[in-house]
Amino acid sequence: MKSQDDTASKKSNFINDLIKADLESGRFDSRVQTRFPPEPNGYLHVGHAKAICVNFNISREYSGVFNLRYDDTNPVTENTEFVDGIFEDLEWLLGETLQREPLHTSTYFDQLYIWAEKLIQDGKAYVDSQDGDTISEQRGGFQKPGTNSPYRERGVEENLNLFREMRSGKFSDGECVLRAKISMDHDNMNMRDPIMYRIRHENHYRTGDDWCIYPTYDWAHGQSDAIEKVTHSLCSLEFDSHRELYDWFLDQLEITGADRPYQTEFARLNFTHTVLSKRLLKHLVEQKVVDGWDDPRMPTLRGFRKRGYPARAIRSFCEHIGVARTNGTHEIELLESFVRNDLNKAAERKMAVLKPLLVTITNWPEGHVETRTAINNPEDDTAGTREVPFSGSLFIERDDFMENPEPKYYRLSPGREVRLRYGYFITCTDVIKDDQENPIEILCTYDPETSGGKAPDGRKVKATIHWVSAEHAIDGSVALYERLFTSEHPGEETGEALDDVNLDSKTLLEGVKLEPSISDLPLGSVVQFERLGYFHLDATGPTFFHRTVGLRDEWANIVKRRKSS
RNA sequence: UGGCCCGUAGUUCAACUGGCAGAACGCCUGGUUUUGGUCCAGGAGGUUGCAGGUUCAAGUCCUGCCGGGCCAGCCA
Repeated sequence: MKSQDDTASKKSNFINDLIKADLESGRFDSRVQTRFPPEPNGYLHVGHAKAICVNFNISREYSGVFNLRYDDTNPVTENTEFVDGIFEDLEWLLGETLQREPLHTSTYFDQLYIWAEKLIQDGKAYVDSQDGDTISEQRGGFQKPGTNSPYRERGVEENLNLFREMRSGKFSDGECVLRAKISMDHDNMNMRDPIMYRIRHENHYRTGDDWCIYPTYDWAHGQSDAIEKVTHSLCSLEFDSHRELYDWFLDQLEITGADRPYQTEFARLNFTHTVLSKRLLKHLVEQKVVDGWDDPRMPTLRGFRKRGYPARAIRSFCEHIGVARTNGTHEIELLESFVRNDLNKAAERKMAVLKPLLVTITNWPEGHVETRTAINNPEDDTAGTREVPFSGSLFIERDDFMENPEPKYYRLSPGREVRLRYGYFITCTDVIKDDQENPIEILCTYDPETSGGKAPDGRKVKATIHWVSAEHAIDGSVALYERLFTSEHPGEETGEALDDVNLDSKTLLEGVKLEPSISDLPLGSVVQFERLGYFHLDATGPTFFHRTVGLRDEWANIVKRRKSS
């Protein structure tokens, strides 16, 4: 999997091609500046991660500038909780502190207002005193041209006065708007006299009650880019049809040459078994399908963090997938493979038994305890070793014993010998069962010659299983997670994604048996429980782990294949 | 229905701008292994959406069709 790391950085893509061309032509005097412009009305998710990485990496690669800009033009939905959350998640993702202070579209409200007056003065904008429904009707349809507003031909002075009255608070919400005067029969609906300002008597989290009119996205965005000297304004594909308007505004303001940014769209990120729309994510939180925005099943950045995904793995993933204009859906397994790949090298190994089954070694000296040396990380020589207590009473994984073994199952079963990792070879001699015929205790003998797991006679054993000494084990809890949505493309059947919610996506395991060294683990650690997967120690409860992702599992594949054939 | 965008392995992307269609993930086989993990070697998988055209040569250029996406918020 080596190329998962190496190929990543310098992939060619159409945006890099554009930038190289701009550098060659000197279009921006050799400057490259990008930005990430989230609206602070929700938390960041993986889709945003791609946009962040694309913009950030470009600035890196061309020694340019990258800014975080809150696109805070709508006081109704935005608040500081999201502002702070976005900042925190962004720095976590990037793995570094932002070099520049975050910017805000609201900082430019004054300049935007001055420019709006200029447009009015130039006869390029007018105040429309109709209500929303009327304006909407007049916009026409896809093959039906719009009709002009009766207020479209108001004079400059009247427009100016009206606009100033709008600003001063004379009108109530919705009474009138400022519109760009372009064309009501344009093929591009966004060009049919788009709205520039609407009235909102609303407190803005930054500007307070300074304003009661707020600029729309279209009016604010390109101009904010220009004010900040952004060169490459990258956004997602659905803004394609807004580009014409973006350019139109810059034209009217005569922003040209090296000062004029241009918009380029690329495909946003989608995943199988996942929804990324703010509406749906919010629904999951509000209906308590999940335990908040940071639930480890959520595709939010804080959800991923809580689950134990390393930010570095998400970054590698984003670099790997590149940018294109093709809309598509990534397999969630690809992201998971990046997480495993990262954690395989970074995570220390521990032994933990999730579903304990008692093993008694009948020929073990009564009361005897040994200390075994275990390797912390076979992928990292510097990680060292640790001591693990071994005794005649152990827990093994319930799944590691099968009374009547299926073909190709080569873990423990009656009469069979396996290796206890770092311990001894043991052979199952007897099974003790409850009324329901469930094994509750396994009796084994051990071979004292196989200390450390090596047989001096060279005999081989098919399986090595993990274990925890019963009297030394510490108890903990583990949360196992499945996909939040059962279908690959949520809603593909019914059209409603929520119909495919997996209501059984979380399994809480109590009384999990952990090797003693886990009590020294700092909160926030992500470790590999050998043969099980990666787990994140979190403050959700005392000694509480979230399963980040399982290991690849050949046996599970065999079982699955057997079932489907 | 009008306009715009997009169709290359199962999936996501490459293919130096017209020159033998490649990679990653997934899948399969084998090797190594004290994790059924990792690692290593190999394999299957393609009529480049379809049909024409230009050319010695087309994934790449042209035309038409088909399929998917986006656009009719005082959201972004």
